[in-house]
Amino acid sequence: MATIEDVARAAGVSVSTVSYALSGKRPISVATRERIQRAVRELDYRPHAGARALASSRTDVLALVAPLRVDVNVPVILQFVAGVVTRARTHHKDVLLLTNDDPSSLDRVVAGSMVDAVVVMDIETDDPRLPELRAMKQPAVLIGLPGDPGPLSCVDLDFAAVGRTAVQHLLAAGRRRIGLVGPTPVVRARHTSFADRLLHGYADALAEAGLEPLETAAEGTRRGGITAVAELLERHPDLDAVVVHNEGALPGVIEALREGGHDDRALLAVGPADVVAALPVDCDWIEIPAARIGELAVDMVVDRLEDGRGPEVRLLPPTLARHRVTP
Amino acid sequence: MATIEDVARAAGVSVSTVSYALSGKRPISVATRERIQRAVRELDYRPHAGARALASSRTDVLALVAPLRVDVNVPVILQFVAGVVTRARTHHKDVLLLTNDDPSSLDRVVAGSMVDAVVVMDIETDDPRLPELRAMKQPAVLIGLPGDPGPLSCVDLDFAAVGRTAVQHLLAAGRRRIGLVGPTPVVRARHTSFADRLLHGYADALAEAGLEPLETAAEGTRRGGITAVAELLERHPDLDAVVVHNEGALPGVIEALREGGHDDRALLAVGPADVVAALPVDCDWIEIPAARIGELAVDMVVDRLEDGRGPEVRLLPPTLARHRVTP
DNA sequence: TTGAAAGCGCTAACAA
DNA sequence: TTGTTAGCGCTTTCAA
Repeated sequence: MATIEDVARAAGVSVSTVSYALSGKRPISVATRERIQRAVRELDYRPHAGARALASSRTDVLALVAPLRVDVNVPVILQFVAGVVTRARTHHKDVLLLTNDDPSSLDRVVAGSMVDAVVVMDIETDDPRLPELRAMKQPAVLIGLPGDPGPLSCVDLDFAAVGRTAVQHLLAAGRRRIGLVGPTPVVRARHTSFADRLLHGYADALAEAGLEPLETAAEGTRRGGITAVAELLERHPDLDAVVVHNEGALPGVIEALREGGHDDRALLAVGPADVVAALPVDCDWIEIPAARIGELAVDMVVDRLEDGRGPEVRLLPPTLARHRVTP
Repeated sequence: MATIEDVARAAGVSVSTVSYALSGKRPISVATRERIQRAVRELDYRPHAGARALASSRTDVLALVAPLRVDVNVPVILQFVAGVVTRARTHHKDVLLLTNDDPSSLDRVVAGSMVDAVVVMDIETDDPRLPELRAMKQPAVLIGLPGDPGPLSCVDLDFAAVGRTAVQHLLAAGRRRIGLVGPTPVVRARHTSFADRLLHGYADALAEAGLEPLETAAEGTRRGGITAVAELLERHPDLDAVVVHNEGALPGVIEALREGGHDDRALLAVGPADVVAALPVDCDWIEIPAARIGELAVDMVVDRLEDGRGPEVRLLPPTLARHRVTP
């Protein structure tokens, strides 16, 4: 492998000139820059990442702490990850993938200066990793919103607003007995941030209207959806609408509603675009822009890195639309 | 951050002694080892990854080149990835995630010595990345089997054997007109290695029995499955069995078969355990052990790294089982 | 069993 | 506009 010294020699300049020409951190005459670029090309020179990291204490690598669990909806995870990775590339950063099942990894990676910054997915309301994240020298962005973010940046869809918007929309449409089919029981039990927040928004909006919440969890399968609706109907036979925040359960919910004779205004789905687009019925819909949130997370963390900006919390406002089946 | 020098000072030894104590590459007296370990603990010392990489030309990082496409079945991808990441951790390696849509990444990462080895997913029969992979100094393992592996290690389920096994099983059960519902048209058109191989095995086995292949692609949706079966039936009204190698289309295929009055021996599903386990009917089943293949890939590449072993090709034999619905 | 010291390849302060 | 050079924090050879 060619080193910076090889390039310097070939171009007839000093190593520092090569370094500066490559980083653009000081002006270089056109002539020498071109000689250097030629040498780089001819020798197929690539800077040694370790050497650069050692000298500059920057690695141009982000850590992505992601759960590869099956209890959260898998395609959604992958959309977040895809958003993070593609956006990282536009900022000339690579992504080191850490899965949650090994808590010591983050420590090692962060303390060993392997990464410049950290993006953390699957945040719980009272997340056990928060102390560690706060103590790091590298900036972190959470995808989600813990109870107390402190000096950590956060970005997510405003799930409380999602819950409120959904209820208000259905109330305006004349529905009164509005159920909620939430994520799987495991996710609920973990107090995954988004589940908690949506539930609160939903319950608050109902309370304001003097109505009681009708909530249930569902496994992320067709059968889970059917069961959940059956359960809701049993407890509340006058159910006249349902908000579904569970991608996998949607098909089952739809079947159950149809069999129960409910119309296509009784369902309000919360989910990513592709999932909802595939639904076989018209319905109201609030998008979870997963890839976009992943991209934003990277933008935010890179901003902090480059502009030394402080932490911020960004909650994307939900938008409600109507999904129509394309025949 | 504490450095190795801080540790050496605190323990009253030289830096080399600390280094050797930590790597275990030369004998250290019990007494000094303990002093060093105490110092490490008290200072919370972590070696600087860049410095280590520079001095030793090892990074303990693997590159995982993975497509984050939606046209391949997403949960399956994530199972591969999970297998790779968890197994990497047991070998004390981290994983740098590269997505396919940026072909220059691999170059940069490999030439910049950011990784010790590379695992590549989503291999096509005549994959355009092969020349580059062959030219790297780092060992590579392909998950899949290109037409000409050369000096590259490969690991995958033996999809040709899957096709053959499926056909032979159905023939033995008295079926004669055996259809194949393959992956999405995009995947087929790319000549993704596994799709090609399964198709060949299937067609060969039929040819040996003097029968013709009845093949079609399907979108990975319920609707895709319904359409695919309809199409097969239209072209071959005497269809009496179908091999499905398309997770997303399975529910639709099942519906279509049931409506067509076919029994539960008419379907042979090829897919990962969790997908098949969720199917609402009994059927024959060949597993795609995605996580296991990911783990094997890492084992193989680590073997080459540590034992200097040469490349090898491992094709896992398929096993056929019966999936039964648990009521 | 331990230590001294020469790099590894780069960045950036300092000097010209 | 360019060059010299001192590190960055490790590993590993050579020497004791």
